Amino acid sequence: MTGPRSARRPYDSARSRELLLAAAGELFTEKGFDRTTTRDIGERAGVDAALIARYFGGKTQLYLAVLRTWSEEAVPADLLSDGRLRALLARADRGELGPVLRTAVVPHTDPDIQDAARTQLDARLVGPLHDRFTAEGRSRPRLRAELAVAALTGILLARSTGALAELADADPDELLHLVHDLLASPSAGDDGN
Amino acid sequence: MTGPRSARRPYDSARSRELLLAAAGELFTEKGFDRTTTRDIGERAGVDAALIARYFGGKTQLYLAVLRTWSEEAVPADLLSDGRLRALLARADRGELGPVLRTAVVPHTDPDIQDAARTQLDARLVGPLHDRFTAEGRSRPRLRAELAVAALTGILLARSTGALAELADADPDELLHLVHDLLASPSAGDDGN
DNA sequence: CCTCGATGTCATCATGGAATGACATCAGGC
DNA sequence: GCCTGATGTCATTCCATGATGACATCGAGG
Repeated sequence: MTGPRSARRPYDSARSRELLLAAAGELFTEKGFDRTTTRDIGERAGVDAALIARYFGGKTQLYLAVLRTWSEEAVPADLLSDGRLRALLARADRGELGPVLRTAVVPHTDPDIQDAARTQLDARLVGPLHDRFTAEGRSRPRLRAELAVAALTGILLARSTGALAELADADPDELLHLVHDLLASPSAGDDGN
Repeated sequence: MTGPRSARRPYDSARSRELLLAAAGELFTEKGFDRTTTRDIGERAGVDAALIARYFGGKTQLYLAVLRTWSEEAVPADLLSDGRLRALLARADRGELGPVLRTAVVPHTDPDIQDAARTQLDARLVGPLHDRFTAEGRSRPRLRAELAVAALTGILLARSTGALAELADADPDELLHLVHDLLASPSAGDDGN
C-alpha cells in the first residue's frame, strides 16, 4: 500500500480534483450521468462531494471535464485497423468509453453536454472512419462511418451492460474477429451506388 | 372527431388505463424511464397521474405493463429478411422500440425491469436470429445473434436520437440496404471455426 | 507564533418527483 | 330518490438530490 498514514492527508487541491475526475469517470460509465449522484462520486473518490461544486462548478461541468480528459489522447489514424479496434475494445471493457458512446444512443437533456459529447464522438470515431472510407472510395462515406460507429456503440455498450450474456462473456479475440467481419467487410453488396 | 362532448367523459377505468399505457409508452421511448415523470405521463394521457398508482401500482409496474403490451405482437420468423428488417426500422422510427432496445445498452436499476426487458429482447430479436444462424450452420450462432442485435440496437437508437446527423436523416431504403449488408453478410471471413 | 488564504467538512436549503390518503363525483341497486 | 362502491381529483407527505454557505483546519509568509 502507498502508506499507512491515510488517516490524514495533507491538503492538496490538485489531488482532490484528480480523484473526483477519476471517480466521476468510472461512475458515469457505470451508471450514466443521471443516475450517479454527486454523493456517490464524492464517496468513491474519498473526497467531500461539496468540492465538486468548488472545483468544477457543478455536476454538469464535472461531466464536461471528464469528456475533456478523454480528448487528450492521440487520435486514431485508422479505427478499423486490427490494433486500433483491439485497443478500443480493451478501453470499453475497462469502462472508459461509456460517457462518449452513450451519447450516440441516449440523448442528454443538457444541450451543452450533448454538444460536447457529440463533438467527441465525431472527432474520435466518426471522423477517422469517414476518412478511411473516403480514401477507399466507398459510396456515402459519412453515412457508412456513422453506421459503423452506431453499430460499434451498440456492441460495446451491450457487452458492458451484460444484457446479452454470450456477448458479455465472449473472448475479446473472438469478438474482435466477428466485429471486424461485421464492420470492415468491403464485401457484401457494395455496388458503389 | 369522436365527439364534441370532450368536456366531460363518463367514468371509464379501462379507457383511463389504456390512455396511461399509451402515453407512458411514448414517453418512455422518447426520454427513457428515469426522465419521464408520472406527472408527464398523466398530462399526456389527459388523466390524473394518481391513477397510475391505482391502476398499475406505480411507475415501475406501469413500465412492465408497457413491455407486456409489446410482447403481444407476432414473433418475427426471420429477423433479417428484407420485409422484417424494414418493418423493424419503421417501428423504431415511430419510436415504438425504445424501452426494449435501450435495455441492451443501458442497464436499469430495478432488477425486475431489467429482467423483463431482457426477456423481451431475447424472445423478440435474439432468439429468432439465433434460430436462423443455427439453421444456416454458422459458427457461434448465439454470439452472432447477440452481436447482430447489439449492432442493430446501436443503429436504431442512434438514428432516433439524432446524435449522428446523416444516420438520422438517411432514407430508410438506403439505410436498409447498408444495414442488411452489415448484418446479413455471410461473406467475410466466416471460416466456420 | 500569528495571520490569512487555501482547502476541507458539515449542516442546511430548495427542488422535484413518486406515492398516499382524504375528499368529490359518478352510476347502478333498492 | 337514496346508498354504496367505483372512479376521478386534489393536497400533502416523504425522500433523494444538487447546491450553497458557515465553519474548521491546514500551512506558508511575515
